[in-house]
Amino acid sequence: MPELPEVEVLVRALRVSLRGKRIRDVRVQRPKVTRPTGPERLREALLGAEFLGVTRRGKYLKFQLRASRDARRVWLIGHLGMTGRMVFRPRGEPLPKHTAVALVFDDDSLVFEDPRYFGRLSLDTEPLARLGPEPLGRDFTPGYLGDALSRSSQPVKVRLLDQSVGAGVGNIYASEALFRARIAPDRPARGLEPAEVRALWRAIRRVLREAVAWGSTVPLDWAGAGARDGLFYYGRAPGTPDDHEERLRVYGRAGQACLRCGGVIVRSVLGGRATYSCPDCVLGPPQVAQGIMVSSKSPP
DNA sequence: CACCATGTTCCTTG
DNA sequence: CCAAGGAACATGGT
Repeated sequence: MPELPEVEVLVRALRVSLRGKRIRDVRVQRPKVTRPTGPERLREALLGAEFLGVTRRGKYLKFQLRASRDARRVWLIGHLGMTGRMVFRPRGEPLPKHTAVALVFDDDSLVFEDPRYFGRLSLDTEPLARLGPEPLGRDFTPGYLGDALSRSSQPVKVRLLDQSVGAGVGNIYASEALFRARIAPDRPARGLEPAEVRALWRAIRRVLREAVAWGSTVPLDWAGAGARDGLFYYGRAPGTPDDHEERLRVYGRAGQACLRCGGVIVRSVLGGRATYSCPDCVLGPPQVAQGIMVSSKSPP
């Protein structure tokens, strides 16, 4: 489920559902996802603790709790990896197949399930320190973005996946933002013109904000047990009651017609990750020919 | 069987 | 020391 918008939507739901709940049991089915804390320390810190709030930082979930013994504040840090989900299940029901950790309350449990077990649930806050600014926050300015892109010859799309540039931008929305900004994903990051940086800045914020807004309109379904939770974008399950139209403009649409110019969306690989773009409606790398700036393509 | 998948970290190479 | 590239992690879907 996991990029900034999906985590944000989840956090908004959990914030309401978890407030005031007290942890009665901690069932760790996959010890590795609690690294580096470990199951014993995690259990010891969480037993009896009460949820105070839930926030997001990049793709990380931050659960604030109050310990039962000394009333000290505890940060529980979650990350969904590639395939993580968090759903409520009635207490006493069998846990889903790929449950990593279950936090058991009086009446139900919060189940962190993750088939690939790339996710994390731990007390380790250290990864948060390496994150760049929130793309939807005040510190993420065009000037900042230009600076963050200016010291690398890597493809701009690869740079966008670096969480120290903008925390929470992932593989899907990196392609989406570049498409919106009409910038070719393989352009060297340091080669963008200031106007392009600004267009990219706007596009990043726009695609993320739109995704959060759309996701938030989808009713969350915590039924579990084969039912879908209604979250989110591509990979809609057949039969899922979702009346929203396809919201991704390029991601996963290789070979299909570009929604903007009718050209063909192409898939490439940058930094080892699938990348989608429309070569026909990209404004195209400025080229210097005999001292005269020319554009390789004209906009449709 | 082959290939692909929303992410992060670690190791190697230059 | 740093930047960049690739493997590893583990499982499921097509």
